[in-house]
Amino acid sequence: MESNGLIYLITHRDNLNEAFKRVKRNKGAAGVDAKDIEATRQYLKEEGRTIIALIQTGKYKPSPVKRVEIPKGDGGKRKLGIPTVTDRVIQQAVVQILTPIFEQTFSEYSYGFRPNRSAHQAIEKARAYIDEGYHYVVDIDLEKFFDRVQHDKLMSLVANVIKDKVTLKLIRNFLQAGVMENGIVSVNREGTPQGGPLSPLLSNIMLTELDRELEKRGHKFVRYADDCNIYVKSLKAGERVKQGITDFIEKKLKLKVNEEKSAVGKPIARTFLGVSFYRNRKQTRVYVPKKSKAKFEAKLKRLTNRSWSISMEYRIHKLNQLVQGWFNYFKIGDIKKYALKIDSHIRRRLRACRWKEWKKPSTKYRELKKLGIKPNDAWRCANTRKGYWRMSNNPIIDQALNNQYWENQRLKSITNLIS
DNA sequence: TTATCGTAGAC
RNA sequence: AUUGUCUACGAUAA
Repeated sequence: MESNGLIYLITHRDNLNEAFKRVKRNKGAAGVDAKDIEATRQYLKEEGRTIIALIQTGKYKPSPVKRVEIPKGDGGKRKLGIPTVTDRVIQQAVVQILTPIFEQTFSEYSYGFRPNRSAHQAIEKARAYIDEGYHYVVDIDLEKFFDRVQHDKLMSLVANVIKDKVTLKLIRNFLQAGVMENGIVSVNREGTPQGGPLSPLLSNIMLTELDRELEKRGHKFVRYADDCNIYVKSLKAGERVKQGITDFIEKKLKLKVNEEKSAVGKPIARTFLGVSFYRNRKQTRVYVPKKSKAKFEAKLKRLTNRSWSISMEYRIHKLNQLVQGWFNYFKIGDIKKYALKIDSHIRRRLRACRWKEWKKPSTKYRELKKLGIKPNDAWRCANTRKGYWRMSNNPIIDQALNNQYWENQRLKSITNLIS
């Protein structure tokens, strides 16, 4: 491909449309220009051609990102950098073109932020390593990885693969867009914004360097984003590997290892992607640690809480989804027994709810009719005991509830608009 | 094939 | 109250 072809692929109509659709689907908030997705659609209709021309000549300057802090699970805060909707679309367009190119250069042991790869596969790989006799794990965690990426180092890695100067310039401009905090724009010499569609790809480009080094040294490892686990046969080997890799990361990649979160130990003592491992006589198995279970049970409580002001049917619908989603994620683990326990637990709670709300079929009948269910169906449903708390719903009712839900959402957005 | 919803992991 | 991105999976509707 000739060296200037790439930017035209990126700014191609179809690619940009595809990118816009993706950004819209995520329903994200506005950036510093306060333009939401609808407003941006208008804006792009009018200014699109100019912007494309600016991009193609390497003169496009992205807006700074909006600083938002969200609480993390462990009490800390996560600093997000939210680009303008326009910039998210452009970044998305870049990602769509660059991903297939860089995919070919990535390591087979890297699982985070990549198409057709999931946390499950990473967990399964780790489990296999332990099964093979690597009974110790070196867990390496990078400190504020996204905030510390060195621009020059990163750009040189990108330039190894991408030869198009204009595209390189565009990426660099995104890295240097700056941050808007309390109305003041500050420049950033390092880091890539958490919240930009481009950031995950850049993180993988950066850390592929680490993958290559680990492969070169012949280590058994799995990497998910900045969470890197190396499996070894003894504690002593683990300590040695940890030291060696820490040196490599800090000297060659110019990144910092988080000493507090990194450690060498038995897999059972550590959690990886929300699960832990233990060995029985024959094999290594995956289990769900208490912390994840507690999180799930908290959600369960919230949904079965009597003070929730939503209809019973809808509540069941939600519960069904919760259980299904959760079970699905942890089906790789040894949680069958736990799932069964949960199931009976839910049924018990739902039965308790039922008596409070719909003791009489006639009440339920009225309720169902209000949802727009045909009298015949409503009557049948109101009179079947099972229908009250069954985990999978009657499709007719499901549909009606769905409609009601959307009607509620619509009303809510209107009232938000007025007040 | 395209939308809507949900769960989980990561930053 | 405010709240971004990536990925995988599941359910539903045309």
